[in-house]
Amino acid sequence: MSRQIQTSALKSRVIEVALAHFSEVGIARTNVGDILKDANCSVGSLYHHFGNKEGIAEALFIDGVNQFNASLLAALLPRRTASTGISSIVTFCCDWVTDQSQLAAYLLSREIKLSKSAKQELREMDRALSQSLFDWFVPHVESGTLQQLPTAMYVPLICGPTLEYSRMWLSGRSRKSPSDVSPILAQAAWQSVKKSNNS
Amino acid sequence: MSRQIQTSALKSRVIEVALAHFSEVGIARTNVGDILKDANCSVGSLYHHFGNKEGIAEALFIDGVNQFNASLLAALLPRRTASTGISSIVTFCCDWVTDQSQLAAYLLSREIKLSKSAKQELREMDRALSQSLFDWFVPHVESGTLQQLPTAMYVPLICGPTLEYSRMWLSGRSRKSPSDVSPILAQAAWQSVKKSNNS
DNA sequence: ACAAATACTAGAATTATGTTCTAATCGTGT
DNA sequence: ACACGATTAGAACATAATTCTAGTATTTGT
Repeated sequence: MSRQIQTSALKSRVIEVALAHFSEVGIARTNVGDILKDANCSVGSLYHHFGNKEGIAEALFIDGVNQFNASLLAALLPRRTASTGISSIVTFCCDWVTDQSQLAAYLLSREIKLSKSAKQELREMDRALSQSLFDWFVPHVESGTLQQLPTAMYVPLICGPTLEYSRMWLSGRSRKSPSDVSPILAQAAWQSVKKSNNS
Repeated sequence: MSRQIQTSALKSRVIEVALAHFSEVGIARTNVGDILKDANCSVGSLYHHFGNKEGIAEALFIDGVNQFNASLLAALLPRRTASTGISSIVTFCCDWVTDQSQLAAYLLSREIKLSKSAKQELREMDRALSQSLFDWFVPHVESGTLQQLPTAMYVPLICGPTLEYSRMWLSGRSRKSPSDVSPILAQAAWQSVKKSNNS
């Protein structure tokens, strides 16, 4: 087996194992020894690839965000109307959280203080995503279907309720999964960004 | 000085110092030695009062949530109409986050995996708050001013965008403070829960 | 094909730091 | 005044993260 794929297999094994441990007891209480054992990894390898425990947490975080962003765009970009687009964003978020609840809980709980470099990387990913979203939105704003708002407001308005509800569900404070209530959330998102005539 | 107030002074000193350190480098990277030093506290006292490092983090968290909840209710309960009430919730959240940004960042980043007992306590506080909110909402739903929705949906719909925007601002991803954009957020919140006739 | 450089693995040794433990001290109620 | 419980103190300890040195495989350049 080539070194490259052997190595990347090790890295994903570590990340996968780490997610399980982090989810169960939190980052602070999982010890790297357990990760080492469960991922069949030596101390040297782990520190070579990840630097330290936080490095594992960061890699997992960045990985997760990448996955999410890519899938989100794949769900949104094909939509041609404003209302189906908004709806697809909300529905996608709900389904993703419901489906990948462990990873979602990890990402949403941000149990981490990211390093300079990780922040940098995430900033860049965020910028790229924002740009793609922006490009999708512009025509609908120009055609008068969506309200004209400060750029930074669209994501919170559309996704805020969904993410907040997801947090509630993930922490056991509500019964129905996000997928179960996605129609309500999609409708609310639409109401808050569509162009309307009355107050 | 009586023991009681001497002790509670020590506890708040520790909590205050802890917030500063946690905010600067995160919980994982602050060492209790530094807190001890800055709060003029002995190892014995600290472990007597807080149990362990997580105990400090939890006390700070619970303290913050208590403060927030109490002030929120104080802002909401006097309002007599649905629209001013919704608006006061959003505006209050925005102002609180803008004003107490360090504490807000700590609460919103949930850099913690809470212990059983802390979860229990927060659950109870959450239940109490939800009940008060519910009591305020009921008349407005019954009078047909607000939409009839599953109980668990109101908070995410109203506060979700605000909290999400706050996270963005706190992590440096947007310029304008929540207070600066609170009118937009209040308007959107109103749109998403008010009873409307058209689609 | 060989050598040199590089990337990676290994695990023993070290260090850092969170936590425990024993003893002393201080209020408070009797 | 006495005794009891709550609190403080900090030295000693234990755990677990990380470093370090050495060794092994893989790729690259000649």
